[in-house]
Amino acid sequence: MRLSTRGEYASRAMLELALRWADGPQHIRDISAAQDIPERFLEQILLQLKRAGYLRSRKGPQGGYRLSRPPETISVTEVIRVMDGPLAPIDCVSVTAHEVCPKEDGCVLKGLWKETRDAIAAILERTTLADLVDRSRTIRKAAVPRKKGRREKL
Amino acid sequence: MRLSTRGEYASRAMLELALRWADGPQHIRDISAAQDIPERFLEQILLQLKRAGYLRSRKGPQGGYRLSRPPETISVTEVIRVMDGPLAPIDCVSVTAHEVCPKEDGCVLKGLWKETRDAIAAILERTTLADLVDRSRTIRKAAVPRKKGRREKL
DNA sequence: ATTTAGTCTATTGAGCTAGTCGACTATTCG
DNA sequence: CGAATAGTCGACTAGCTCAATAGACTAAAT
Repeated sequence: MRLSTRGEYASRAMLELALRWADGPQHIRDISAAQDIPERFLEQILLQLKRAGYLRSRKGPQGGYRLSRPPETISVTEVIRVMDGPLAPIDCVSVTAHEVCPKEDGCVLKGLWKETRDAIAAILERTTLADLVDRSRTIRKAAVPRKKGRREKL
Repeated sequence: MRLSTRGEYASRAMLELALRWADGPQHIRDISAAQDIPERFLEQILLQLKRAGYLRSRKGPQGGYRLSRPPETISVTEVIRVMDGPLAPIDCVSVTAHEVCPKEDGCVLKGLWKETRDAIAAILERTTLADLVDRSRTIRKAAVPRKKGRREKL
């Protein structure tokens, strides 16, 4: 029941881009350094996210990557689905990769996997990059006076 | 976010053994046929479950495998953990395979993975093989009169 | 004691995943 | 222009897991 490394790296990279959303395009190198991700590997991941429409890029000096939509509109589910495909633990309960179940009696387990899938999806779908940014800011300013009434999630 | 084939086969095999709990040891061949699992592969899986203490085996004619504890006392989590190791999506939030998180700011994601892990664990820990057997019986007798007041889960 | 029917152990190959490399292309700036 | 910068692309490698195979071993029945 594992998230792939690609999925984890992609989430971290997208979070980094969300944190710097206001600062324009970010270089692969900087994202790589900030989130401790192998640079050439990150390259592939960002490219894949770009092809899926979540990132825009610009070449040359002052180039880099940026989110193609505001952080409020991108959920963690979407990111993971791009990298890892369907997030169901098993194909027969996937909403994106259905497959007919040949066994009938084995399918009492199907109900269980479906429950699991729904529980995961519920959490990851309602969490956007903007939520993560909020939480991140809240954590960093932990011991400081207080700020506003953020963090409605968690 | 995927369950391995081993994990799925193991769950199916354990369910099969729970269904036939009252009938004594079951041959690998029969479990394999009933659940449509490659026989030689299943052999390895059952062996692994045996070494972990969930199964007992008996050789020779009238031999086979049986659960070493009653179905009520074995949760699906346990089975999956034997096959796939920790069920956390990522190591830093695993209860069985802790790992210190080198990044501090990346760890806003840690909270999210932890939420996910807990949601999965909550479902799979409270579901025992006996629960699955109950559900399975309920499904098979679907259109038949009625039986008793089972199935408190789901 | 022999046959039968099963478990156990080691090995192998195919396919996938993480990570690397080098050549290419677009953009900026001197 | 042309050199430097930074993203793009395709191919490649190492290591792991899934799945399957083969052969040795062991207990029970007769």
